[in-house]
Amino acid sequence: MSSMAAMPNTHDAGAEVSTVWLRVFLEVARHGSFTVAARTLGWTQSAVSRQIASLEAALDGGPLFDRLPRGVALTEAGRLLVPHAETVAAALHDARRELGALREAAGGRLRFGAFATADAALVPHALALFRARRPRVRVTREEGLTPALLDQLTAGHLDLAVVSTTGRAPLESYELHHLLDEPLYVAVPDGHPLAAHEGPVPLGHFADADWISGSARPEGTLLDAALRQGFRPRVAHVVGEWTAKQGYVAAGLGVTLVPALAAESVRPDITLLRVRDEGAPARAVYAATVRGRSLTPAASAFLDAVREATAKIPA
Amino acid sequence: MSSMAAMPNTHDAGAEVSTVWLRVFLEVARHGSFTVAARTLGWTQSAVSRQIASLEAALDGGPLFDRLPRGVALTEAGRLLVPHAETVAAALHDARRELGALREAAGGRLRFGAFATADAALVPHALALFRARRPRVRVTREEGLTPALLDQLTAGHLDLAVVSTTGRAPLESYELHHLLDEPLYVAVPDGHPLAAHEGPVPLGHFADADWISGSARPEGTLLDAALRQGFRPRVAHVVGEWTAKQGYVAAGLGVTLVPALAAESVRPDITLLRVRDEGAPARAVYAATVRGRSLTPAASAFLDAVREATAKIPA
DNA sequence: CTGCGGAGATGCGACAAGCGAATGTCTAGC
DNA sequence: GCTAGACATTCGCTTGTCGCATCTCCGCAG
Repeated sequence: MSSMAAMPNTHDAGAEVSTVWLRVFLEVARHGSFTVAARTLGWTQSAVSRQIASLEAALDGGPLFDRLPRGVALTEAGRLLVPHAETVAAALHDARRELGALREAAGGRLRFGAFATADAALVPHALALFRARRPRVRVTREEGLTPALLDQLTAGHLDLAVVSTTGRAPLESYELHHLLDEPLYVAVPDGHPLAAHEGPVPLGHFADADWISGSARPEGTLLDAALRQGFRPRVAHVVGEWTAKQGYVAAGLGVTLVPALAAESVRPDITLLRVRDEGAPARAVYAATVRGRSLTPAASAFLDAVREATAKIPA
Repeated sequence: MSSMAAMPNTHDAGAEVSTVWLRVFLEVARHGSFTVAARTLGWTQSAVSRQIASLEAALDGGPLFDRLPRGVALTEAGRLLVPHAETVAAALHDARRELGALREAAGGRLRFGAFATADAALVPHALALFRARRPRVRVTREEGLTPALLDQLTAGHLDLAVVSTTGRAPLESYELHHLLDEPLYVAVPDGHPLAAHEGPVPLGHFADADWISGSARPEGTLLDAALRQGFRPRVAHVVGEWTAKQGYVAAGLGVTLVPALAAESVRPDITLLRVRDEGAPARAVYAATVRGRSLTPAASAFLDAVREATAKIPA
């Protein structure tokens, strides 16, 4: 019993107002009766009585209703409160509605991107899983190289991107969910001198080969691995399309690098030689999202699907 | 264990939203931190954390904030909610402000009316009591006959009216707080034949007298009492002002009725003769308010003052 | 004038919400 | 790796609010 008297909250003018009280207030004002309002709201009359009493005490503006023998009637203060209570109710209703619409739009939508070879097996499997679980989600897919996909992520045009890294430091502003480290293969035509090579072959063996690549410069592509092995590959033909690349290789015009994800889908007259990992790992594949930005439910579900699909793919 | 399973409120999308949660939400949004917002609001961090969690659960629109290592940041849903939360806060603030203003205006104001002779002693006494207790209340006074005062009450221009009834049935729509039943006196000049009459004199003794009255017709005035005694008084002079009336009487031009409330303030050369109550009571004085309309605090205090003043007046 | 019925107020017991304090988890920075 | 900062979680307790039953007040009908 010390001096901490804490001032009992008798007649506290700053008391908080419950939205429940306001809803009840409006209902009572509409019907002019506590009892009817109580029935409408599914409560008892005593509850409504105390709700209004609480509201009157909290607002400290005197009675809001005159208690009459046949019901109640708004006082001047009550009439003054009505429009504000309606404003509050409308604001809450609008907020709920708009949040629902947002949830519908964001939760019912998945925008993801992936680099080309991920589309060979990983993405289709993941997408099949995802569609089975979230059939109503509208999915949009974008194809592109890793840097472009990350830009799209930052710009908010994508929810998630399946990206690869050739060993460079991943950017700090992304959340990278590691999926797998994929080994590389060199695709050579049947009959190539090294076609019968046993076990992983060092990439340096192809330092003098003609290369088929999607880009004239190796930087930023799979051929970056060649640079790390100490030689600059000679790009004999720039071919973007994977099927076309295979054609060039099969015709003996050169060799090309094939990531593991695409290894399953090579034509039979081509031999894949596993590249020996020397030093840096071949290539890591991630599902990237923006760090600190919450995932939509759809993106979260797709991330799960991608992980499960990854587990099904032979590493 | 019947079918009334009542669906436990897990994940109830229709849950109510507390205004406290919204206030906390805005504070967190402003500062970008639960901890800072908690300090600002005088709560603990854990409280704020649960407030936001409750709000997110109630709105069911996903997280409102992304939890980052250095604080929090609004999500899309959170950004969407901000203006609505501000609308609610503003509406509540406005309501409080306007109610305060109303309270200030209504609580600091007293509008009352009284009939003329009540101003002789009753109203001044009551007003003195009231002003001593509520010195800051602005008082406006209106003078008028009972019917006019009642009309002003109904129209909302008066908070309270001191009215009299000559025996007619009081209207149902007013709350009549009985103050006193006042006897009537007949004012006669010194030397009048009946001036020395012992005890109450029947009004019929003045059936042939010349009357001084405020109105040519007796209906609705004090002279209504004469009608109830079975004679129609001859109004010789129509004089409204009380002082002037006394002059007329002193000059021997006629007699006039004086209600008890004005009995104290007659000039010395006039004699008052108590009228004998025969049948209906002379006149009742009430403080009238509108039935079913709540009294302002000032009106309530003034009503008390009038009652106390009544007790001090000799009946 | 005396019950009767309808309307709001209130006491009571029970349950749920919400608080503070202490503790756990995660991340960044040294 | 350790410390510091920030949010989440658990625990015990206070406070608020419900339903139920009851009370009071008022108008109405017999």
